[in-house]
Amino acid sequence: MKTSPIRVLLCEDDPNLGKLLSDYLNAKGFSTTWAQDGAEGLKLYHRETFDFIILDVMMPRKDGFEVATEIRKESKQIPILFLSARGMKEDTLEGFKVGADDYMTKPFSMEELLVRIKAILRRTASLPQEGEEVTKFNIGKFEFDYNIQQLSLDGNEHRLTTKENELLFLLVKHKNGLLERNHALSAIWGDANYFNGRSMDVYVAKLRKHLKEDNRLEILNVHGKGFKLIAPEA
Amino acid sequence: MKTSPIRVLLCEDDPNLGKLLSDYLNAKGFSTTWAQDGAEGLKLYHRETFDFIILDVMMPRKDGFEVATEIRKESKQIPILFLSARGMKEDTLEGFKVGADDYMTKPFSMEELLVRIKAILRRTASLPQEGEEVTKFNIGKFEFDYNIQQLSLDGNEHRLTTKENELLFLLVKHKNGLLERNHALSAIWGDANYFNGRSMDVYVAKLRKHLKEDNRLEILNVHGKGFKLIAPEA
DNA sequence: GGTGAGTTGTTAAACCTTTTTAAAATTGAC
DNA sequence: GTCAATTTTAAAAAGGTTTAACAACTCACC
Repeated sequence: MKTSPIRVLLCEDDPNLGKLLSDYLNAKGFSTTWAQDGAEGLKLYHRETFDFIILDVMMPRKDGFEVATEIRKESKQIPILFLSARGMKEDTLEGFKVGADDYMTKPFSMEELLVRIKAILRRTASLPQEGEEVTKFNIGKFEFDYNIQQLSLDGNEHRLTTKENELLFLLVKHKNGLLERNHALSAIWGDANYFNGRSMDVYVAKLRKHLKEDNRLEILNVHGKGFKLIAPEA
Repeated sequence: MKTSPIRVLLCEDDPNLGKLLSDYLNAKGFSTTWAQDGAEGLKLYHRETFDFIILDVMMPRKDGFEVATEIRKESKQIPILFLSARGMKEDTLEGFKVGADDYMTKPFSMEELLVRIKAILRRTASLPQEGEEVTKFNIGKFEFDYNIQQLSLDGNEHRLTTKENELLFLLVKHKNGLLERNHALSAIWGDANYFNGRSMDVYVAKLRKHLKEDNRLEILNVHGKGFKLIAPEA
């Protein structure tokens, strides 16, 4: 769960709209980086860490679909929202095909953009939710309560540290599926550098120790990609 | 990861559209329950278990926003998508305010509805992600579980590495038929260059070693074309 | 049938990633 | 400020993937 501002990469070649959107998002508490074409956007994506990507479809040098395709080769998890030109509604299906989370057709209101971004971030656990959310999970024989950072086995309660808790939460959210290294690193550590990676590995080891009471549970490594929590379906 | 069909609750008072949508979704592999007004929808929500909610905004007895508000009191997690009448775009913000995941304005194409549902389900991990289908196979005496990267023989479990797993998965998918070199290379390595080809050959050798416990099994080379996993039909 | 270019099989080493343990640094409660 | 808990850094060992080297094979051509 992030407390620091959400880092948005905005790729938009229209200078007016780009300025307008990035100012608006920054005013709403995001930290927006604005790229003026697809190639620049992709370069920024590789150089920095982001939590959300907004892509205009029509852009010089590389269009939004190409950029999304490249990004999706590296991360299936980072949210992508497309903005497309007026009357280009036909491209919607193409947008979702290359892995979009949402697709908006101009003209749109900035308020709508904002609520759509928030709706997606709510799903990816990058935004704190309002109200009491269901944060209890069954993991094999364990019960995991994210809110109170607790892992219980047969009424036997065990406190998790913050990092253990966050990491287990992400693993559980991706149960039996891949949790990408970089996704976890940017969600928990905020930055996917070498040392944070080592740190995360230490926490994976800690969690493995905690979970080994139930031998159906396993945190598998997917070489060069991330981790996979193997757990029987509830 | 679900194996059973996704259970959709569709609340739509227009009988034509309701029938059309529920037939379409069922044809696409969902299990759709259709409620003709908001109150009925809410009743069904409480009586049964669903994986996805589609709500028309304007409905008799209880409108979509009211239904969503009620549902969100109980679950912040179940995905909700709104359908709203033509020209009612202003209500979009209201929809997201009551906790929507998406909001579509009529007229919309059914294909777009489908891809939007899938985009949301991908995020909630209720849909198999690309590359992680739910899959267990019998290969001769072996049981191969792609999800957990495991090859078992008489209860004897053996973990496969990611690359072994991916390659065996492709071979099994083409059991007794040709798996083309270039297809496998681009699917697993992303690029069909010389070195990746050599790498794949190494993994073919590894898999041959793993599988040789059952001498009916064989990975044949088809010169210049690819490989063929020979296995008795289950 | 023989030759040679290209393809495949196999093993081992090199290279890079991950695992684990332990020590150092930092944080937070009192 | 002190102490205990947590997190990060470090480093060695283990594991996974690719590269390299060479042997064996296949196929087209003679």
